[in-house]
Amino acid sequence: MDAAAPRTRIQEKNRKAILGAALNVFSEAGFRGATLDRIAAEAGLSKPNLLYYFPSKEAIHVALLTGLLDLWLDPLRTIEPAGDPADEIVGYVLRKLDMARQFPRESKLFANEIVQGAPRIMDIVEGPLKSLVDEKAALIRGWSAAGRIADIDPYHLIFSIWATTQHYADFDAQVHGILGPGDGHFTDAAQFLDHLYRRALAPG
Amino acid sequence: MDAAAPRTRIQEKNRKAILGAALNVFSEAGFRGATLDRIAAEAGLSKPNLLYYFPSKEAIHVALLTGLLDLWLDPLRTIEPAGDPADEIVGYVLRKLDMARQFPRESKLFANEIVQGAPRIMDIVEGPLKSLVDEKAALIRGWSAAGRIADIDPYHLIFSIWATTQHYADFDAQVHGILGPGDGHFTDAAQFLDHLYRRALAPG
Amino acid sequence: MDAAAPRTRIQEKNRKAILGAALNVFSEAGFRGATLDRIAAEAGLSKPNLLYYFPSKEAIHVALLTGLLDLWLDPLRTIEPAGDPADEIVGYVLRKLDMARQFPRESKLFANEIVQGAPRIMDIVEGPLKSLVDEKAALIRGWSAAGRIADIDPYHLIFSIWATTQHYADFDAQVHGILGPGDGHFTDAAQFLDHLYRRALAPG
Amino acid sequence: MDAAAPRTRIQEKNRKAILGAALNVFSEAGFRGATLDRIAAEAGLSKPNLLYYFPSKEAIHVALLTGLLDLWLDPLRTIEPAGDPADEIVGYVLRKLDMARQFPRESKLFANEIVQGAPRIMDIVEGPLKSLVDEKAALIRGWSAAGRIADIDPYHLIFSIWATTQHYADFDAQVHGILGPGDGHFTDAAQFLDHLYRRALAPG
DNA sequence: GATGAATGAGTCTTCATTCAT
DNA sequence: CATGAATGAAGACTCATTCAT
Repeated sequence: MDAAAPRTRIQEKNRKAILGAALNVFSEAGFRGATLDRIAAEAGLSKPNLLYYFPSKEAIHVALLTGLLDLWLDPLRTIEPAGDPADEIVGYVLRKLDMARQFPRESKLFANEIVQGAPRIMDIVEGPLKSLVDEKAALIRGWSAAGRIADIDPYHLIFSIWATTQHYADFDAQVHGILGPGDGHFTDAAQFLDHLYRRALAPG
Repeated sequence: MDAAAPRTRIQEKNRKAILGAALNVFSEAGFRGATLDRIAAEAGLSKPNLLYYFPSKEAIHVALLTGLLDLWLDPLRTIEPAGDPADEIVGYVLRKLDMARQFPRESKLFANEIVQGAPRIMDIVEGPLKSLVDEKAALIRGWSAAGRIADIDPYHLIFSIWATTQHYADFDAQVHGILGPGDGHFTDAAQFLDHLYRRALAPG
Repeated sequence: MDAAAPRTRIQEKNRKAILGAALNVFSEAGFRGATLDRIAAEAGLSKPNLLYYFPSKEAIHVALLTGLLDLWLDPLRTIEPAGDPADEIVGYVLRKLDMARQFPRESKLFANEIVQGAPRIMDIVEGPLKSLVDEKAALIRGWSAAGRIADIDPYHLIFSIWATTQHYADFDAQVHGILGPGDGHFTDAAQFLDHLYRRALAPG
Repeated sequence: MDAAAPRTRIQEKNRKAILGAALNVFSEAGFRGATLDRIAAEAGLSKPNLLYYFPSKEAIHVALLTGLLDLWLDPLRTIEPAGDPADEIVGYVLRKLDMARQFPRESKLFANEIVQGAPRIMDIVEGPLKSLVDEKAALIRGWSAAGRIADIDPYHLIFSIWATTQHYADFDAQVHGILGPGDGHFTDAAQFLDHLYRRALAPG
């Protein structure tokens, strides 16, 4: 049902093992720093067997990114015109923050790719991502115009939400270097961001 | 003996040429993606000559990061106990945003390093950076306690400032993919962030 | 047990499909350049199934060469002691030229093999082929001795016939590069070769 | 003075060693069958050092082919309008035959390339080679028209000369398989070809 | 100071062949 | 008969680093 439908059990199992291992390795080392050797080892396969399932290193990377795209965009999609504007937006912030806690590898995968110019997903950025952002920006702008939230730039609002939430996944090395280990700080972060955006959005 | 003690003019000139070239290459391609060949070519030196000035690729990278540290931390240092709290903090935000515009390569250099776990500068993060942040966090907490700004977590405030400002440098590929080319959006970003933090900091 | 003893219909059909595909691939890419993947794909079989019918890549190649040997040597066999010497030989030339037009892949297959030192068919060259050539050379020498054709070296005559006719198949890339596409030049070639050999053979 | 002028002694020496080794290997095994390992070993260099002098396997092959082009076309160039037509052409035949004896590897190198469709030198075939052949064909056609030689197709004459002479280099495995070892047969071949072309060219 | 030359250790990828079913 | 899965060996090419001058 996906791009290239895997048929047998073993294929599905191995494809998942590969993508799981690749997520570990790519998110940690970036595309260039990742090696098929490491991915194969983590997936419990031989390197040629890896290339039996995916034609190239790049194909694995692309399959990973496109496969995670929905997961990545879903929180934004859930902003509903029908809800209370501030609640909708703050809800989005908190869902996004929760994703940074639950899926830090996925976040880093995208971060790595985008920091280096998004060479392999620029078409996604300029296509589906831009469309979705445009749509939600229009919605938010409508709320602003209707006086239901403050008059703010919806694009930079969205950028700031991405930045502030993914920060805890992408730059966790720095966060932990300053705050110490563990992820108790996610609670404080949630409280802080709630405050930050509630205030920013309050009308008037 | 580190960045100190360059002897001749030509040595100093070449070290600067190398670090300049390395900034280009490392910020664009990351540590693994960068090659000494490219750095040497951009610096106008031969590869062995490069390694006459720096013992290894990693040494260049570390020299670059440590050499840029002051530039990187200066904006935070300028937060003064004597000033108006909100003005001090918002001023910091805008200075940081301005740095993202003027020094995007430097920002990406740190982003690349930290995304991948900061393997080469963890001691800086846990040392000088943490100290500075702790100091400023104490100052901000003091302002909160005195009722001069809202009661917020100073660490997450600082993280959010880093995130929202550096976002425009580190993830510029995405920003441009959505907003189009040019850097006119920095003006809008400044206005948005001014709003965001003024409101967040207002006492009460 | 070699080419003999195919049992079922389907076996025979698959063997033919494999040899047909192998002819395409080997003649175009040479032994080293050919891959079992390509042969299997062109034959409409899976790779392991291919190796069910032939034990190895080399076995396919050898089966192909030996299977085509008769086709390849038939024109020479048709030189008859009873006929008119010049007509017999020129007839051979034209039949050989016609084969170059009709069976260029077969010609290239042998050409590829022989250019690289005939590692897999040297026994055929030194055995059946040499015997046949010796026989026909003796015949031609007899004609020379009897004054029925000019006094020429029969071996080099045969070599020259092979060379001039197979040239249009083996080096067609060059022929087409100089004369342009199409195969209208076979008519001119026939006329030229008729002239060349008629004159060479004329007694006196 | 050639394509990429080598500067130092050692460069010139190593480039020559590489091209010499490559000539051996490529002419014997073809492009696909040749390995950098073998070329490096025969040149007395390490494989990476080989790639210090030439950027890729293909670059070595192309350098070889283009470097030998002049040697390859020179015999044809020496056909002079001023000379006796039959002498000029038969002289060309014998020079070409002599080259097949002296430079069999060079001949096989081109043969291998052209048999597989001339993928790397088609532009040479359709450019300089075609031009030269067109020029000489016009000259020969003029001699025919003037009645100084027989009325024959000059293009197919040239093809036949290439075919009959290069045959002794390109297909030497077969020639030796039939005639036995040694290269005494070149004398007989010369005599045969002299007869063949003298007769073919005689006017009337 | 500077560079041409050289290399060991990877790194991705191909491919004939084998295994298991 | 047939195929999905797996792999060992090789092959082209890269790159940080070292050597010699």
